[in-house]
Amino acid sequence: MEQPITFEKYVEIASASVTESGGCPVTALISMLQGKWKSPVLYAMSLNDIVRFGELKKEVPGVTNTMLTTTLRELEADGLVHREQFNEIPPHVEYSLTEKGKNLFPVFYEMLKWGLKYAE
Amino acid sequence: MEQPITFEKYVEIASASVTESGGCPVTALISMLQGKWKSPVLYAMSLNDIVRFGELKKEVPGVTNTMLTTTLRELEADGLVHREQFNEIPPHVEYSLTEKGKNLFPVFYEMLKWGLKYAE
DNA sequence: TGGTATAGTATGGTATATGATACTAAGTTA
DNA sequence: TAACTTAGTATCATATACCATACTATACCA
Repeated sequence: MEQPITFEKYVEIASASVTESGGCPVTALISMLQGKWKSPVLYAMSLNDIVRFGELKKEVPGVTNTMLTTTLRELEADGLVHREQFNEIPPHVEYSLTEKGKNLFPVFYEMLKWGLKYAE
Repeated sequence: MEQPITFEKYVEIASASVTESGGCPVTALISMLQGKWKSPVLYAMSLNDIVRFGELKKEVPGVTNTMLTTTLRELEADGLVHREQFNEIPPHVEYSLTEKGKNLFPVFYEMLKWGLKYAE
């Protein structure tokens, strides 16, 4: 049975991981989520296994071509998203979450629980 | 006994919470963590119960007066940090994490686990 | 001939984030 | 008298993030 971790224990583990690896893994993840459209795009992608550019543009309200492209490129560079290009006419592209990306969902789930608890 | 939540179940709960409240709680939390110094400052604050401005400036390498002030003000506005001012000479200020702020640690712990798993 | 479809890129602008440096008050200590 | 202390603020400069709009290629379909 899994015991809930204490605050003190977390700080202990976190401190150790920082001093060992040099960079903080938590900060690294948070920096992957920086940007206005990261969260909406990841959310839209979690709703479908495979998504195409045009579909994402519809499902993420307000995003421009430029920002959607930038966001997807960054997510791809961080290994959270996979991009597959089909050179037909008209050409199209299929986006999907990688395992690394899908495994963020326990993080998001903790965020969701926290958010529901402290929503005003 | 707590069962680990599945990806599909998470998406179901997340979708429901978005449509009910209008805004996504996960996005709201992520936006509280936007900014270069949020994570380092929160980390430094988690190491001590009470921290003073000058102490934070030492423990967060590279931060300027301006950015530290801005970051602390935003964290305070989001209810994650408490600020208490003492009007002595010289005046000083004590910063601490609120309950809301301390309860982020399960989120950070999930981030830490993910980060350690996918660190390159 | 002209419209449709796809996944963007190019360009130029505004807005926000971040940074560097100097400066403040007012009592205490050297 | 001058330096020290604290927690910032003020000012200006730079850098990054974000936005709006127009444009591309190429085959297919009407």
